[in-house]
Amino acid sequence: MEKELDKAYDPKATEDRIYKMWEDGGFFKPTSATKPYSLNPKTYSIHLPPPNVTGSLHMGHALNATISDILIRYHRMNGDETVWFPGTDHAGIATQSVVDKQLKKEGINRWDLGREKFVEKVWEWREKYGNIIISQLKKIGASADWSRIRFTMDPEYAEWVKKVFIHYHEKGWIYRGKRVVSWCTACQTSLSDLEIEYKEEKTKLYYIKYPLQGEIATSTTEVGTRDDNSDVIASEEKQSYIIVATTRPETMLGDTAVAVNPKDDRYKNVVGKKVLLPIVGREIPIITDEKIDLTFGTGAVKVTPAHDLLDAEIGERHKLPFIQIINERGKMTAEAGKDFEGLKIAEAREKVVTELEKLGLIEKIEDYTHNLAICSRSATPIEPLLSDQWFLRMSEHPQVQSSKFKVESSGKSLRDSVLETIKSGETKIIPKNFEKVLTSWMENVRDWCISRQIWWGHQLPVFFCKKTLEANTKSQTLNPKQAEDFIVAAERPKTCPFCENCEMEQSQDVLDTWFSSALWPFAGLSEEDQKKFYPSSVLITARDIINLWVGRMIFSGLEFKGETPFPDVLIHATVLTKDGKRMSKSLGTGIDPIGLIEKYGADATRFGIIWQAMGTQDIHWDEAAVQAGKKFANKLWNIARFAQTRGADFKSDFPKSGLTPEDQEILGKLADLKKKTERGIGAYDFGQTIHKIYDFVWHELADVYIEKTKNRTDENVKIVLGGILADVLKILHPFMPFITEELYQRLIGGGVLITESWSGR
RNA sequence: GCGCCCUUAGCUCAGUGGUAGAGCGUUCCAUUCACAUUGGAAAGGCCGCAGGUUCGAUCCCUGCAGGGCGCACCA
Repeated sequence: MEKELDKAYDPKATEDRIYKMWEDGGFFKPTSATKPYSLNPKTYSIHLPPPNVTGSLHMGHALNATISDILIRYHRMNGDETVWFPGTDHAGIATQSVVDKQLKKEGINRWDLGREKFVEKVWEWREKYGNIIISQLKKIGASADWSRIRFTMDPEYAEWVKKVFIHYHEKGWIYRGKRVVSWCTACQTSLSDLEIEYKEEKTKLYYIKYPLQGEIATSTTEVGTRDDNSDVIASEEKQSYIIVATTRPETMLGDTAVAVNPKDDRYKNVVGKKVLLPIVGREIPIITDEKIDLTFGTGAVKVTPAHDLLDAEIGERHKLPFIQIINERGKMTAEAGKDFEGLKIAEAREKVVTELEKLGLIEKIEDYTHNLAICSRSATPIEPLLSDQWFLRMSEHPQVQSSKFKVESSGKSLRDSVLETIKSGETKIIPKNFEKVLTSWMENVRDWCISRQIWWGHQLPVFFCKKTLEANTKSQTLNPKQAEDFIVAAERPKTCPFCENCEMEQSQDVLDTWFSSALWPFAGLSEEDQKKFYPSSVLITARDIINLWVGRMIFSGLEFKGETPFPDVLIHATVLTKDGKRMSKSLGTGIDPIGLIEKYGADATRFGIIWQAMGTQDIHWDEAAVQAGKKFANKLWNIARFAQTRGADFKSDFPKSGLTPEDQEILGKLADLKKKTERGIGAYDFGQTIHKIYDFVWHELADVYIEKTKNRTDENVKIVLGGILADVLKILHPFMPFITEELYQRLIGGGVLITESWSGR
């Protein structure tokens, strides 16, 4: 402790040693043997947004972790019973595709392996690589309680997932249905709306003539002579046509209607008539639907209920047949016709166009740019597909049946429970303008498709009668009555309640990853922790998962714990490149926080991140801020070195008399800094706060006070200088924990800074 | 189409109803001093544009332009 400080601060010689000291000392746990807490401690807790097991630390994590760690350390020092719950997410599709890729390198695919072996491989992969990000979070100084680490597929966590599924099912909020869902042909699974991204694509818009059938076909004069419809209804010789525009001509093989807007005068005469679907030779009706946009294309739309989400809606409304012409792997089915069966979508498109051209039924082809829906994981175009899926009701008020799982239910729909907790202010989103992101999504929310046809994840706690399944497979179509031959249960039933002599088969589907992530604020926590630390104090996250995750945690918390999971949701900035571009590994625009830590130290990296984190503004990343952090660390170090050589007194109370004007001035400014820091942390204004601390330390303490008092040797200056420095270490500790702890150990000692009282002396 | 955010020094960003601020960069000066990872100083701004409110607007209001983002559409 009396050993003189080196000339410069060396983070490499300090950080790992200090971190180990904290961890070995058990200081990350909510209570510490070295620190008696007050009789009625407040609790303070944060749940780490569980990173994917595929992940490694990026700037977003670094920002999130730094903010969380500041709050955690600040509250811990203030004597609150504080805990930061860490963990990782199994991240269904993301992890599965990583392992898929690895297997591909070995020349095998997951179907070669079979489900059981494949899942084993994923577990192996997770054991090996799944905690990289955890060790990286430690590097940055995250003081999370690693003894409480969870994984979204831990056994206790899985129990919660099952309980929740069963509970919703018993309430009648989970249902199974054959629906058109967004399907990824590469991942071979359904996706939710939120897993879809859009990419601009240049394509063609094909105008196809569908021959009108019946009487109208001959009354060309009436239809054809009107100016306003001459370009949408064509007549040649004795045949009239209705013209539809499409970017996907191959789907015409599955058309079961043509739809126009009921207000569209151009088609008044043909509504209710039929057209003959070219190539296929099927007669399909011309119907009206409000959802059709009069201004797009010709105003007439081909309706393919089995392969388009809007068309499916129209199809259901008008009770049209659903003809599936594309299968799960993106190939044409037998229903598409002999000539097309087995073709890829692109091949089928080409062939359909060629055929139509031969028949003279292509009116024109235009260049067209639109947003193509792609899978956010594989970037494969989304194929809307008819398939059996499980849904969680979001907005309706179904009758509540008795639930074996005893919870006080609000009786509100999941959607309404979120809207109300936001509206009442029980759950605050900070900054407030992000509330609208959540509420406007919720207001229009559709039922959540929670089933995925992948292998890595929580299998649905659903068991089918094997005999029924076999019968269904044979008949190809699902008999709705037979579809009910399943039960929802936590364990496989001993006897099948339907046929009484089969071993029931568990559903092959797994749950959407977010179904389990939604339970993060309580699932997998011990009973005691749930009692003590639910709700947590604040959720800290990025805005891109407000709907994907935050909203779902809120309704899960309200439904299962009867209370919002967190009164505050802090939406932090997104870290962009200096030019405001998205940071991305593939574009080479990413910044590696671990690289920064190695180059400048963890404290400097934290400083640099927080220095730039002002309000809601996205961060245009500037490494200069980290360099400033390194210089600042060194400045602090040298202030300490100066204090040490001048025999500063770090422990005595500030003298009440005999203070010079400059003593009084600096002490006044210190008191002001404490107040502002408390206020700043309370208001989540971290950037502002670190700027103020920086200004005080560098420009008030070093440049002014130390320069002015250099020649003084009285006792007061030793006490004032030492006391100010001791306080600065405390004030700064949540932001720059390593250097402050090191200086505390070297100069003051008698404890650990991490649990020192922040404000008292 | 609907909604949200941004526009201030060369760059990245704070800020306030009444002489405009920081970090980095630039220029000049200093240097056996706790720190060259330093100290002192300087240059550099119609605070996006146009109206309005006001004694007074960079700040409040309206409109416009440019940039970013979210949602919807995308036949």
